[in-house]
Amino acid sequence: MVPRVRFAPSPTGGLHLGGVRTALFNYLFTKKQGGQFILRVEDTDQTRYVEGAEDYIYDCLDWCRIPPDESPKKGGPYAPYRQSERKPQYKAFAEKLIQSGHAYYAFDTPEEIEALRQKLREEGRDNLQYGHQSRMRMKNSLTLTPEKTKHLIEQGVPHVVRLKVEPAQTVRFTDLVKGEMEMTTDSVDDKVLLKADEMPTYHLAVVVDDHAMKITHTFRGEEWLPSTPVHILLYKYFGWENEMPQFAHFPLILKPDGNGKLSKRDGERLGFPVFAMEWNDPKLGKVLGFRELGFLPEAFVNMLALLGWNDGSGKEVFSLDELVNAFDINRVHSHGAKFDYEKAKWFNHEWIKKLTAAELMPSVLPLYEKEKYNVDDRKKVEEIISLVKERCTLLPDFIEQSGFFFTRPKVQIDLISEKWTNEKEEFFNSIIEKWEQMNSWEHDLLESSFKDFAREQKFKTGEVLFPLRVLLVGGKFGPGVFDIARILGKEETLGRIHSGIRVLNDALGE
RNA sequence: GGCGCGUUGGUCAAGGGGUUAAGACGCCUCCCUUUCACGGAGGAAUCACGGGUUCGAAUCCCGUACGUGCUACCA
Repeated sequence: MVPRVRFAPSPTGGLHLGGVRTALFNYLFTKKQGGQFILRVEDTDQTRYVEGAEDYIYDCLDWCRIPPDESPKKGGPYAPYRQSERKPQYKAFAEKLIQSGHAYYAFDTPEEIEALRQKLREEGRDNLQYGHQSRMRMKNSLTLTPEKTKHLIEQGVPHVVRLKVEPAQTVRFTDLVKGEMEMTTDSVDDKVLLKADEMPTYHLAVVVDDHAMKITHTFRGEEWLPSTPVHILLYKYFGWENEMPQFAHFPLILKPDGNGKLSKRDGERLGFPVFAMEWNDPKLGKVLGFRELGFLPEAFVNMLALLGWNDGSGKEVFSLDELVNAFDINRVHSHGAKFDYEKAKWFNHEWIKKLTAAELMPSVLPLYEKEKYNVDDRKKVEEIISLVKERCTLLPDFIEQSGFFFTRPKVQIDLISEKWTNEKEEFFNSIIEKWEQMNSWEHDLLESSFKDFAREQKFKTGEVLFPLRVLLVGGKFGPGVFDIARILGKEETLGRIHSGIRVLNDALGE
């Protein structure tokens, strides 16, 4: 059977780490078996709908290279893919449940429910729920006469539909991640299925949709584990028991500093991104994402996949294809993991090293352009990228590590001024002359001429090589000095040495 | 409070009755490179605790502690 899985976020904001990982695990699972990856937008809470959130989801999946096969935008054979568009059906299904005696109308106002809780608290009950213990004391179609119920509905009195959960039933299922599960219905309340606005709650909607869309595997975060019995009951009451999907609940991604699952606000507090991409939140304001901070999608996806899963071999760097191939849902952990930003950066570093300069070009070029560097000579840009990439962890590091190739840097003369001597100045003046006369300009020649001359002048190589670096680069960093000189070209190299000496003399002259 | 899930180094983790308890990140020392980085060699865990079961337990069972999730007309 070819799997059909769905990623079902609600459009309430930017996608954060946990959401993207759920999407990724779904994708990896289904693609390994040649199945479909479906995006379903769960927009049943009209009060929480956020403009732009749906587009953000598409962009995010695209950036991660895990686009859905079916989605609200793309369509597909099981439309609609937006729950709000299925609204009439939910009501029909809710009514079906009422007819079969598995659900009922409830007219209680929020205030009345609060009063119930208060009463239960006073009675010392530990279960403060609207459920089998308390429903017969409330205002619903179980306690009201059919006539009265009908009347209230016709009058347009606001009401909801609640699932009538029978107590003392054992619900068993196999969770692909957690293993064999067994729970009783004693502690589950009479969940609202249909809200007063006739929109379904999550519980009704997932079941109806997963069934309608022929979803074979329902994967979601661990926070849904306790309500899975409700969903199973629903499948049973609808008579869909034999078409029930398999469940798996993924472990939570936890805050690095200890308590609770990672939330959208933690990024700012702890200094790392939680969103995949920039998100302009109505409440939080503009928040940068992994993408804007200079993460490659390859690294982001790789890092996410290893948060709660590994293939057991110790291998950590995986391409998307490799992940698809290696992924095994049985190896997904059943416990949460604290997010480690340092490790996330390590993955990015690994990917920058792993990709070729040509592959990196599309990511780096825009950064150079933003700095107004002259990037006309693409061959040269590629060379620069390949020369500095191993010292770049995040994409913006390329500016810091290679900016001196494009603009003449301000030389940190204090690095060399202390040991600067007349002999050294003479040495560099002679080097300028020597190199001036060379008719070819390549690495080995530059190196040998420099080192030979240093030896001639009784310098240890380092005594003059280090100053040369600082003169060309501006500071003590960067790739091999002669590679730098080579790429800089004769004119610029000699110019930098020349002006460097002058600056040095000016500084020491006083 | 009730119910569920979990617990191997600071973090991510392998390992599922007999191992010197892998590996990675981060940290520290050294080597290489007369820069930084890369690369290389090292350093740091009695597997939450207490009881069992067993010749033998990180591995199985029970309890405790701790963590975490759910307990909304939010998902």
